[in-house]
Order: sequence, then C-alpha cells, then structure tokens
Amino acid sequence: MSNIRAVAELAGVSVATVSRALQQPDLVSAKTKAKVLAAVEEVGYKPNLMAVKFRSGKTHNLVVLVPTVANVFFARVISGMQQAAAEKGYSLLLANTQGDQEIESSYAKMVQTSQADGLIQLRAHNPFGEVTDDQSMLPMVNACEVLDQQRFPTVMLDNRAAARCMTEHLIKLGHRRIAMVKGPQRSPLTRDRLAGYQDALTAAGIAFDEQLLCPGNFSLQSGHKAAATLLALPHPPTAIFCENDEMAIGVVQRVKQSGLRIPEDLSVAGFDDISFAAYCDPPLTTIAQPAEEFGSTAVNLLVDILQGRLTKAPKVILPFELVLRASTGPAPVTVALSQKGEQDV
Amino acid sequence: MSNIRAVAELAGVSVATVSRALQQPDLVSAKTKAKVLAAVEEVGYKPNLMAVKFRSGKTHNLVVLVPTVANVFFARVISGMQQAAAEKGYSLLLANTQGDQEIESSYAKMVQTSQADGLIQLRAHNPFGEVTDDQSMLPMVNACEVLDQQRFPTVMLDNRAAARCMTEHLIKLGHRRIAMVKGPQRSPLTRDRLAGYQDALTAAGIAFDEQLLCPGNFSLQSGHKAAATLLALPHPPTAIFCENDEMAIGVVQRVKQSGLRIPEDLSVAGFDDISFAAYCDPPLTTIAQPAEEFGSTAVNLLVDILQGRLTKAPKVILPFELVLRASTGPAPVTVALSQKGEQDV
DNA sequence: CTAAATGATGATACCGGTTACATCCCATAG
DNA sequence: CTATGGGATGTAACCGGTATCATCATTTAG
Repeated sequence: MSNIRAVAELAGVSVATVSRALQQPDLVSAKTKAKVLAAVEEVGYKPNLMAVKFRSGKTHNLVVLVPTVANVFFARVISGMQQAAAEKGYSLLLANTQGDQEIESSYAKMVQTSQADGLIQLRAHNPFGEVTDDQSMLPMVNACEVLDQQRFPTVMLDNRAAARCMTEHLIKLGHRRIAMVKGPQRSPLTRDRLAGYQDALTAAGIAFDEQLLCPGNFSLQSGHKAAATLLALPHPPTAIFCENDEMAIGVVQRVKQSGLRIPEDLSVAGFDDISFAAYCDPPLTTIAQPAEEFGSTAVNLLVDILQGRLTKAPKVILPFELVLRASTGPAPVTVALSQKGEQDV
Repeated sequence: MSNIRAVAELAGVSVATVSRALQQPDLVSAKTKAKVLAAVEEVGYKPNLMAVKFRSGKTHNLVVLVPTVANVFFARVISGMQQAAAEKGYSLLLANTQGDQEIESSYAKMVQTSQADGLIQLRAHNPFGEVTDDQSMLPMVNACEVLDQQRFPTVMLDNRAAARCMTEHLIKLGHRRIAMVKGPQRSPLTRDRLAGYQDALTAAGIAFDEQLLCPGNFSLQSGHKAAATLLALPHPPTAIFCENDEMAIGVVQRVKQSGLRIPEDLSVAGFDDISFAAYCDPPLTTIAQPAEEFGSTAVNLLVDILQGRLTKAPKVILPFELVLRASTGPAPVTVALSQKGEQDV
C-alpha cells in the first residue's frame, strides 16, 4: 500500500506539500500541484483514512442500536438515517441488539473507545449504564422508543395522542368493547399508547376492562395468538387495536380463520403504516409514522451535538396521521353481538 | 480523554508495561499488574481503538452494500451478517445504495482507503469498477444476487432450479398458462429464474408465451400493477409466479379486487418466504431461502479471506425449499376457463 | 537600496497505541 | 565466585497522515 511518503519522494517534494496539494490546493503552486497529482496517479495513492481519523480524533462513525433490523418499521428508520448520514459525511455502524442490554453495552463501548463519535438508540434504555459523572453530554440520541429522562435529545411520536386518536376513531364508529394488543411490557412506548387508549375511553365514558388488554411482542405470531385469546372471551371485543401493524396482520388472519368478517363483525387497527398494511385484506386502518424522518432527524440531531451546535437536549415530536382503510367499520348492531355471544357461550 | 501514558505515569511504570499488563498479562508480575489495573480504574482509561486499528492496519470493519435495507428479505440477510460479524469481532458498515453504482463505488472506496477491511455486495455489480491489475484478491464477497464472473467468492441460491421447482409444482397442478412476474431486467438472478421457468415449461411440452412475462421491481406496487396487466390479457393465466413475495402479495390483492378467488380461479406463488407470506390470505406458496444463512455465510467467507485462510474463490450454494400453502391449487377446469375468456372478450 | 510582507516549501512533532530490542536483576549451574 | 539464562521492565521506533513552525525566495513598500 503506497503512502504519502512514496508520493512525496516520486514527486520530489516533502510530505507536507503532498498533503497540502490534496487538502488545500490553493496553498500550492500550479506546477508543484501538477507534479504531485501525477505522482499520486502513478503510485495509485489512496490516503489511509484510518490514520486521518486517528490523528483528528473524529471517526465519523455513528453506532445505531436497533432491537431488530428485520422489522419493517425499523428498516425504514435505518434507511432514513443512512440517507442523512451520507449527506453529512458519516457512516453507520449497525448493531442488531435483540434488545439485549449486554449487547447494547458492548456496542456503546465503541463510543468510549473512540471507534465511533456518537450513538443512536432506538430503544428505551441507556446503554452506557449508570455512569457516575454527568453523562448529560454523552453523544447519544434516543429515537422511536424513548427514555423518560430528559437527559438525551429525543425524537419521538406523541404516542399517547396517536393512540387516543385511533381509539376515538373506533369509539366514533360505535365500538365500546375495544381490545388493545400491546407491545413489550416495560416499554414507555407501550405505556404511553395504553394511556392514550384509556384517555379516549374515559372521555367517552367507557369503563376500562382489563380483560381486553393482551400482551404481544410486535411479531405477526403474537398478534395471531392475541386474537385467539380475545375471541375466546365470554364477551369478546368488537374492535382490536394493535400497537403495530405486524400484530394487526396476525390478528386479521386469526379473526378470519374463526369465520368472522372484517370489518362487519370486528374491526382491526394497527400502528406504523408499514407498506404491507395497505396490501392486507382488508387494507389496514393504522397510524402512519414518518419512519424515515425519525432516522434522518436523529442523525441530524446527533451530528449537531458532535459539532457543538447544540447545548440543550431537544425533544423533537414528529407528527402522526390516522390512515383510514377498510379494516375498521361501524360496530356490529347489538343483535349480531348477542348472537355471537350465544355462540361463544 | 485519558491515554496510556497517563496510566503509566500514575502507576509509576512505562507505557509498554501498561500495554502488556492489558494485552499479555502473563508477561507482567502480579504486583505490577495490580498497580496498573488500579491506575486504569482510577483514570477511567479506555484504550483508543482507533489508534490500535491504525497501527495494526486492520479496521475490523466490513462494508455491506444493500440495494435497500427496507426490504424484508435483505433485512433478514443483514441480521444474519450482524450475528456472524459480532462473533468474529467485526462491525458492519451498512450502505443503502438504492442500486446506484455511484453510491456503491463511493462506499467501495472505504476499502481502498483503509476504512474497512472488506466488502459484501448483495447486488450483481462490481463496485470497484474495472481496475486494471488483478482484482482477484480484492476482499469482496458477493451474495444473493451474484455476478457471473468467477472472480469473487459467492453465496447464492440455485435460482434456476428453484424457479423450475416452483413451475413444475404449478404444472403438476394442471396449469398450462403460467405467468411470471419478474425482477429488475438486467439482474442475473432474474435471468436465472426465468431460465428455470422455461426449463420446466419445455420439459412439460408447454409453449413459452412472451405475453405471460411481466416486468416488476420487487415492490408490492409492481406486483399489483403486473396482475392488472395479466388479468387484462385476452387469454389470462391460471397461475402467476412472482419472483418475490412482496410482488406476490401485490398480485394477490389485485386478483381479489377483480373478483377472482385464489386458488380456485387463479394460483399465485412467491419467492423468499418472508414472514408476511404465511399471513397472507390465502397464505402464500413460495420458495423459502435461508436468508440469515446468506448473511452469515458471506461474513464468514469474507473473514476467511481477510485472515488468509482462502486462496480460491469458493461458490457456496445454499438450499431452497418449496413451501406449499393455500395460494396455489388445481387449475380451474376448462369450462371455467372458457367462461372467463368469454367474459373478458 | 533596505526592510518588511507575502508566498511556497521543507522539517518535524504529534496523535496513542504496539512491539522489537535493550537493560537490569536475580537465580541457578558450573 | 562467575557465567548463563530467563523473567520483568524500560526505551523508543513505528504506523501515515496533519499542522505548526522555520526557512527561503521573491515582491512590495518606504
């Protein structure tokens, strides 16, 4: 591998001149520049950017902690990050953490060991652990699923408002027994969406029924399973609101397997608006999130921090949109309901 | 940021001793080691791994060129890579190239500029361009969609055999007008799957009809559009074989919109077996590919090259599996066919 | 005509580790 | 008692750039 000294020697100049000819061409005379460029060409010189990064102390790498890249929503987020990072001259180091704190910590070390300049965490957990001194300035941005602490800059949706919006939509359609299929237990995201759901119920004077809450883990399978549980209830729901589209698609399948029609007998709603949501049968009513924008905003925020343009930790809230499709419809009339109730009993 | 010299000073030893105490503890006496570790702890020393990488000339980074991470199949491949890379002590630098050669080349430069040790390309294109001297030893592995050249190690499916297998399945069900929804034109992958399709037709004595070939780009939308085109034919197909599941799901939706039943009136088959395939209505018959294994195999191969364990460029062929679900069934009887023909005319 | 300013280039310290080699000390063999 | 050997540690070169400062030539101002 040819280095800058080889170029300097061939061009008959010093290494400093070669460096200048390439980095600040204005400081070098035209004919020297020509000699240098010819020498660069001849030896096929490619600067060792590892050396540059080492010298400068800036890696221009960003670590991204993703629970799972094999998730359509996160894939879109990453896509947005990738785009923004490329524009700013940064590269992404992608870490598939499976939500494992050990794995997250090991990747967070890349920041501490100067292998990356900053980190983006897509899960509500601080991968740096409980460092004693002020970590307020740790170069981390928290996106999508965010921590409650105000410490880090965050990019999030108003999950509570979004869930309330969807629930209100269902209530407006006449539903009063609305089930919710939740995400992982401990997540603030799930807690917020649940709160929004309850807000809407309370506002409409509908009693909260714990039986209508069903655990899930954002997978198709868990949606399928949740639907089975809900349909087996003595008094099953007339609408099922899922915390993501994958689970909703799982629910849709299970509901149809049981012979019920969507939305005539039961309405189903999702969250995220992944591309498959529009290709469901029936197409899925859902909450659209600007996934790519989550990614790009997170990257831009992080770069702002790294370049010292940010002193306070901002909290960016991105807009959501209620997307009405055919999977939600008017609640079945009471007659139908009691019929179904009789069948089930 | 504290460095090794600070530790050495505090511990009252030389930097070499600190380095040894951390890297080759056996060479250092017990009490010196204790002093060093105490000093490390006290100053909160974290080695600058950028310096190590620079010094060693090994970055332990691998660039991955992905046409689009927002693709369920590729997301699984990446997931497999991530896993294998972590085990081998490598990090992935993910590049979302959108199939753009310029973007690919710019990321390939990371290898040439010592920012990464090797590269994995998931598309059939040489991102290094036509370098003159032997690039037989360029540290690149080609996976999924592979180049025809034998130059690089590859990990692939026998796409021709897989397509033939699926086509034969359809023929065995009595279908004789089988459409194919293709991927991007220039791709060897598409060419191979087409060849397999033709192999099966030829073997069964069915004439190849160009009208039954439909272009696509692996998206849900393109499948939807392709189905519209095919259904409008004077003599429409009784089965549609798509080169990936997304397109098949798009096809399914369009077919149902036109009032046809799947599989009674028309069979649909996909390729890849993404998770959504099993949650379609009806669940999709498809070819399962070991996506994660593509990723892990590619990484392991690349690491083998980097560590000099490989001289020849191997070609790994991973197994596929025909997954039979409910979207394919016996071809409609001729009566039904001619009826439909009359309706369309 | 001399002094100062400007422009072009060279010499070299530096970033933070690793490691080859040198040095020193002590134990054991002769 | 001395020579040999090995264990423990120190010294400093090295990786490949960048950037500071010095140097030298040339031009411009006084």
